[in-house]
Amino acid sequence: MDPQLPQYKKLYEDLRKQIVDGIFKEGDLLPSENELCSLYGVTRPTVRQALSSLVSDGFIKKHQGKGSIVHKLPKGIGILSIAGTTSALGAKNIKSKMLEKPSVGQWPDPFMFPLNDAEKRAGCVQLSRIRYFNDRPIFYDINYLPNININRFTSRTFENKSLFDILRVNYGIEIIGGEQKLRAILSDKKLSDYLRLGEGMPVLHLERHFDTSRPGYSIYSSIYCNTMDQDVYGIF
Amino acid sequence: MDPQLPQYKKLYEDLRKQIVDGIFKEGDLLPSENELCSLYGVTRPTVRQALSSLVSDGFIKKHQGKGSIVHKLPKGIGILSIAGTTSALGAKNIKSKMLEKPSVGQWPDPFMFPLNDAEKRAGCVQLSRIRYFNDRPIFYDINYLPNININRFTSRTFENKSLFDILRVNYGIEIIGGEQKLRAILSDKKLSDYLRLGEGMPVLHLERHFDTSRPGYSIYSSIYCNTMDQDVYGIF
DNA sequence: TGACCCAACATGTATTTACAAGTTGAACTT
DNA sequence: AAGTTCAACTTGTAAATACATGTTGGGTCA
Repeated sequence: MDPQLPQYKKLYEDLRKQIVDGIFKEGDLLPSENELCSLYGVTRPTVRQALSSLVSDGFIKKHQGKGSIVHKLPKGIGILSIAGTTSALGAKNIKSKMLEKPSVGQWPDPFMFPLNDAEKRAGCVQLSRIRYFNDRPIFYDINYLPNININRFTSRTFENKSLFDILRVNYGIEIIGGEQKLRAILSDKKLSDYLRLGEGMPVLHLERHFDTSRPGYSIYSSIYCNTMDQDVYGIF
Repeated sequence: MDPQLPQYKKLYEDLRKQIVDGIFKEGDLLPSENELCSLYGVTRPTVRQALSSLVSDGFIKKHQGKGSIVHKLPKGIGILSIAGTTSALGAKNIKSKMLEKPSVGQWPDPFMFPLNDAEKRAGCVQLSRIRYFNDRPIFYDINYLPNININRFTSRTFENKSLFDILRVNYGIEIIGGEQKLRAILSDKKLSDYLRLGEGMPVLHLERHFDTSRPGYSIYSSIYCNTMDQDVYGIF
């Protein structure tokens, strides 16, 4: 990929891939930190930086005196962490359908998070879609992007593509963190229609605020999740 | 407290306290890493280790070239992170009531997480309680502790005390991480009674598995949360 | 006055070195 | 043979250093 990627990130991606691909299985011991140093030609702090990311993403656990043990891959939907929804279940089981053509408009008022003046002035692009796992609708989400330097965005197509991937590839915008609010709600008519649920069924509602690598540029999502068949999973 | 606490943890606790106490306010710039080095007589890697914990706990954000900016204190209930529920709202607004005397018994079957043989053999101590914020019931939780080397546990009293604090002070057990599953459910008769909700209202259900500093010793919680008035908050 | 440049300072990445502390298993002692 | 000790290996903590990269504001030059 990018040859300018920091070494610890390359090591992180490499080890993560080997875990996801099953080369390292649940319960396996990773090579020791010193072995990884030799294998990848880096020093121990660099290795530890990569391993600590794997820990916080839930891929391994470290035990002093023993080593780094591969954690079981999460069974549920890992939406609570930054990695997004595709990491756990595998992108191949996911399909998404846009509900309407993305369009520029005003922010809803009131909005779920406070907006600064620049964001308010610019207005926002709004994208709503339904995401399916194994052909069952699990997510209905509405995404709000400030209309700042994202020309030709509305004309792009998002079917079965990751919004974050498009932002990263086409605009160099990376998600670096965020905050979220959770609550349980009852499905109304629209929700029960979109998620193929009865009315008055329990739905998990997430409101998320993403920070990006572009200073001052934030992305917002309101996500409704059917948790009847599939839990939402996270580590801490 | 403990004079053997690692330096980076002392610095973390010190800065965290200053943020919670309002000495550093939202939007303030923390002293730069080099200034903190001088102030606390440690080196930059140590300072950075402390700051990175503050970042992952959502207290600050770092900006290359600018500094570390104090984040707003979360408004909702910060149960998604390890810090627990008391950090955001302040312990003074929280009361808890035990529902029955803790007692030793068998694990429920099926159980929300897989148990190993030692845990199954030992049986478990079960504690259920309701937690109130501003005299309104928000949480109903059931906690399961393996009955291994926790003598005289059932006779202690937990009213208005943190379970984790008791474990730490009396048994030297610290929570070091864990995993959780989330879903939205409808309140049944018991839940609506405990949480003062109507039946068929939406409730957030968390199932949590805590790892502790005692090897092989895990704690489990099933938490039902009324999110009608108060969101659950998290960062990522 | 306005645009540009750049020095000063912030955090990010990386190396090297050292010692502390937990775990394991083999060798030794009884 | 069983229990103990200890050496070797693991991760944890910490220091000192160097350079890269992003931000800011003041000074310079047109």
